[in-house]
Amino acid sequence: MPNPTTIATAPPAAVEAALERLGRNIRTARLRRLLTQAQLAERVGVSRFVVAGVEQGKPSTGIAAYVGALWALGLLEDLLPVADPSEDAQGMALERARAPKRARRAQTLDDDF
Amino acid sequence: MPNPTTIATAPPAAVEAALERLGRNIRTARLRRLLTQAQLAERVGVSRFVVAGVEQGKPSTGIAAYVGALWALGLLEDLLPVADPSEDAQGMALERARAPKRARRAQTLDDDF
DNA sequence: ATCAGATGTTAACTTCAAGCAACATTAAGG
DNA sequence: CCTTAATGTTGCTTGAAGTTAACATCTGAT
Repeated sequence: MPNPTTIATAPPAAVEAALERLGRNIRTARLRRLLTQAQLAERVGVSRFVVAGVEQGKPSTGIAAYVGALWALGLLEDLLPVADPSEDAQGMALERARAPKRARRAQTLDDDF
Repeated sequence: MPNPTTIATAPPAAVEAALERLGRNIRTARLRRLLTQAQLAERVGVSRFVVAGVEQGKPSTGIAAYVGALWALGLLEDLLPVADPSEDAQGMALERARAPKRARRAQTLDDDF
């Protein structure tokens, strides 16, 4: 991240908190499964330092490491409801209360319910 | 990522699919809110290319960009249940059926329910 | 059909993340 | 205790992520 003015260096408090929580959750799940950081790292395909970073909620770590960890722990399905369009009450409300406006509705029509 | 043997370059199919889905969901949420990639990028504090990457589910993009996007869209709470220890049935079962073994139970006892 | 704006694409450049290795620290078990 | 293993820490190196900019393409509206 070239420009030091980035979200990864100083995220909003809410984002930071969410990442820390996610990291702790992943750590707990790993410990329950009696895996070491190194073992989990091997399954994920990264070094143990990356797993350590994930468990600390390091913001600049690639999302693949996080999702990979969830996958290796059998928790990938937890990701499905995240930002799920059919659960986005706020977004659906906006959509209803509007005549089709701008912003390229587009190409891959991806309202997959 | 120095060593080209990484999860970010060629993730397992399941991981890749999960990321693509997450990206599409974020895109849908953005469009419903009538935001352009550039506008969302500004809120998140990254360039529009990073947002584009997020919407494509690019594995190597930092997790902060993903979580930052969720935050900017008011969808951060969707992240709370992910890997939540109190929902990890598999992990809890393992925990129950075991005498305390190895793997450093540890320091910050983080069974926060 | 035309126009303006949004998004995709490419390229060059800069900076940091991830790999690796060695050592320190902590904790679990006997 | 004392040993062994897991995790934290540090420094170095290198490759990739992110930035900017210019251009191409597609979209929606007039």
